[in-house]
Amino acid sequence: MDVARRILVEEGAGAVSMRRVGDAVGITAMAIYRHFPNREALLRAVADRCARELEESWTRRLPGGGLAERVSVALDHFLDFALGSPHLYRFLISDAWAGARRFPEDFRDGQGPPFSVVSALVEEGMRAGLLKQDDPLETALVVTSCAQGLVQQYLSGRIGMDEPAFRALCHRSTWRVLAGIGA
Amino acid sequence: MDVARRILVEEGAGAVSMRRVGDAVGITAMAIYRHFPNREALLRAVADRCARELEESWTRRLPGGGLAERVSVALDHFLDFALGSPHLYRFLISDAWAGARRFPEDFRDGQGPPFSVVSALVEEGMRAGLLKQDDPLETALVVTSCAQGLVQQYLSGRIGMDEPAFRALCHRSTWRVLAGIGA
DNA sequence: CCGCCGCGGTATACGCTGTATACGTGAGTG
DNA sequence: CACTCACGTATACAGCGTATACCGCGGCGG
Repeated sequence: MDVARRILVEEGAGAVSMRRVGDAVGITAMAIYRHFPNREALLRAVADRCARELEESWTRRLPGGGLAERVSVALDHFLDFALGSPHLYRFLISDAWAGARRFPEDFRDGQGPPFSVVSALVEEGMRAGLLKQDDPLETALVVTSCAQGLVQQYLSGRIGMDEPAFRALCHRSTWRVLAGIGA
Repeated sequence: MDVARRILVEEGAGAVSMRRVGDAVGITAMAIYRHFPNREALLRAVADRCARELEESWTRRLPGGGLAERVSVALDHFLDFALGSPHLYRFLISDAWAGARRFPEDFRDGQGPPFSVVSALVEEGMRAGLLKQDDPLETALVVTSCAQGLVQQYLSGRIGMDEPAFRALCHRSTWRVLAGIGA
């Protein structure tokens, strides 16, 4: 439901009420139940579509260039999404969502951006000798978790920076993880 | 309000309704408004108290031993809280909460566990030559963000592991950050 | 002592929510 | 023509936060 999607993206899942969606499409709230068994299923359908679109847009144009630059661009893509559509990000990534992909089994075959992108980059880095030989999945998880943790804190208002400064912080932090903070 | 706190810890903030809290303490829902201006203030009061208690319990007994072991114990303390009281964790850490501490200004003076604990450990590690000389605050942020990102994913059901396995994963991941994943 | 006033509590009501139930209505089909 | 089924409406119910009006009691000034 495009209307539900618009409200979710603009105002968050909490703002998606059956009556409001119904009004916006010109039917009563109860008519929605002819198409979705309940509100949660409606939201899940929106989530599924958004996730698919996101997946497509993430895998469509993988950046070229050196490995470091591709990591940077992948991070920017992730930040574009997280900071550009924070409500959708929270709903897709941060909220519990039945049927969401799980680590590690659902990622073993390389599905699920942004994880698959990072995972591929990590494996490439290991082959190229830029990263230590290690479990590629868990190594990729460290990189993505750090970025997700930072975004979570930023979206919760715990990082007192404007967006450009926060983006720079994310790049510095990712770089620290890759380069290692140990002496 | 102890009752509100119990419900929040056991079932999450969404389960804390004015009527339910009132029933539990033997008054009507409206009587609560003699003590708190609205539901949000009630929840915030609960959050404040929990945060203070948590702070106290975190700074009370700092572990001894070598630096690596203290990092490990601090991580375990954090995981004890996050996995033992997931609803409270979400409410305190993950949800937007007006008046929450912000990075970096509210942490410059070392306030706010668990960050202050990690920050102190990081500074100590830099003095001891175990960590690269770097911005201590941002370095500590990398460590905490990674753990927070992992916990967020686990609590959202995105890590298909039982709790012991996940705790081990967190330790491995933290170790990877400290040791560096780069060659 | 009397009256008053404010504090804590109750009762009721309003608008909002998701959704169960009953009904209607038009298109397609035997 | 009648039946069915998909789609929509109308109504109702329980629950939510909370605004408003009322009420009893304890303390305090005149």
